[in-house]
Amino acid sequence: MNTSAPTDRRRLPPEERRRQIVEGAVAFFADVGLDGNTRDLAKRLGVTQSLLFNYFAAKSDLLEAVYEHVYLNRLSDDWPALLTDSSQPIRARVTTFYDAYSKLIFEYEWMRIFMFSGLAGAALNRRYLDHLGKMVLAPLLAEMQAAATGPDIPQMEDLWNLHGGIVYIGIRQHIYQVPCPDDPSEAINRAIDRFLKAFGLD
Amino acid sequence: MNTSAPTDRRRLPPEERRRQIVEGAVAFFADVGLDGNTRDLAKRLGVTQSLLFNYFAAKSDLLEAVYEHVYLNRLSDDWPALLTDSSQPIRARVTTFYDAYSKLIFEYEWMRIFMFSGLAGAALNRRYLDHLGKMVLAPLLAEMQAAATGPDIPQMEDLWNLHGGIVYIGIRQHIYQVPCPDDPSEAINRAIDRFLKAFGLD
DNA sequence: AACCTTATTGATCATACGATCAGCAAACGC
DNA sequence: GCGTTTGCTGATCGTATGATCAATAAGGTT
Repeated sequence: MNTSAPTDRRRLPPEERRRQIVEGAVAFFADVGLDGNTRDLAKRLGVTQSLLFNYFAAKSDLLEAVYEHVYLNRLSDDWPALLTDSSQPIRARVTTFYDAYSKLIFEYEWMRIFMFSGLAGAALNRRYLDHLGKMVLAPLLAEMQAAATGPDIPQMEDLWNLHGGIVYIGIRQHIYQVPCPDDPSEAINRAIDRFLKAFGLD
Repeated sequence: MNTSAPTDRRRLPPEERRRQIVEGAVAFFADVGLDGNTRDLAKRLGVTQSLLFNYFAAKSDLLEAVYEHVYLNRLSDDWPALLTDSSQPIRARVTTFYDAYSKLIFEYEWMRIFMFSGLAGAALNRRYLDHLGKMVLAPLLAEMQAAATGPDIPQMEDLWNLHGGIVYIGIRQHIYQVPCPDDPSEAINRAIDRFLKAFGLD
């Protein structure tokens, strides 16, 4: 039987406490939304509400840290290279990418905080999607257009459609919380196959 | 020059006032989210905050009315019949459906309130998607499976993928507010074509 | 024009929430 | 064991918000 207090021991080193608060805040705000209140968050962390303001001057600063923690390293710099690596067939590149990408974003906290901040009008989301379009979808589009053999040539909007159909799995799972496949990779691969087939890229 | 007060005239018939409040509330909550406060809403309507509580006992009742106003008649009962109407080729049925459906849902207020209530965990969203799956996608799937000529047969998850890719256009437009095609019907039709082609349904 | 009904208002209450700060006590050095 | 540092708490402030209610005045009836 575990008799010790399970989570917190008082008087942590500032760095560690700060990390604990940010991680707890990510989980908390992902659950209840970005205007969840600081008292409930403190209760969940097992600390007093005033402690939060010892580490963050204002709630908005805490939210900044939450954004940073969630957005950081979500877009790998390796992906443009992966997607234009002509030593691999296009199908392998796309499936490899979406296999990795979906593992990164099909995550409760990311999905929900991204959606909450999007609804709040955060510029971060627009920058993220702009970056995704330029760094991932645009190179992929160029590869596909060069390799297309069918009468029809893929357009940028077609790639957004492929992307959206995949992302929508995560939305169903974490936003609407309706029944979803446990492992989405089969559905993703089938979607990619249909896409490539339509442009003679298989 | 218009000198009269632009929006409201005092002492409206209750029915009319109620309608005005609900419609204003739909627009307001779509903008700022479901925990927008009643004072701002009242200001926007040009009435006092206390008036709102004359028509709705609590804010939650007003939100109920907002849900009802937004969700009502969003799913037409005609669609199952349209999608199984064997006098039309499948392609025509699907494009007709998504043409009509996208016009209904690619709307600022619907998109955002659906997303806000989904994030809030509202059962309404799950019921809506369940209903959509059973009344629209399931019949469509049966039609497609019966007509499929290719080696591969469409699965339910494939249809959710088609659906999600289309819906994602509206999410980009109204949630993330990134640049989108003015008229999404071309992108939608191309997505449908790719889908049908993959299963030899074209 | 006087009257009556009731839609609407302004003042107000209780609570919730972000933020502040003086004081306590846990860890560490001596 | 004692003192110093500082991570942490409890009490508190000002404001925001949902909700209430007596008082007011708009609009129809006579």
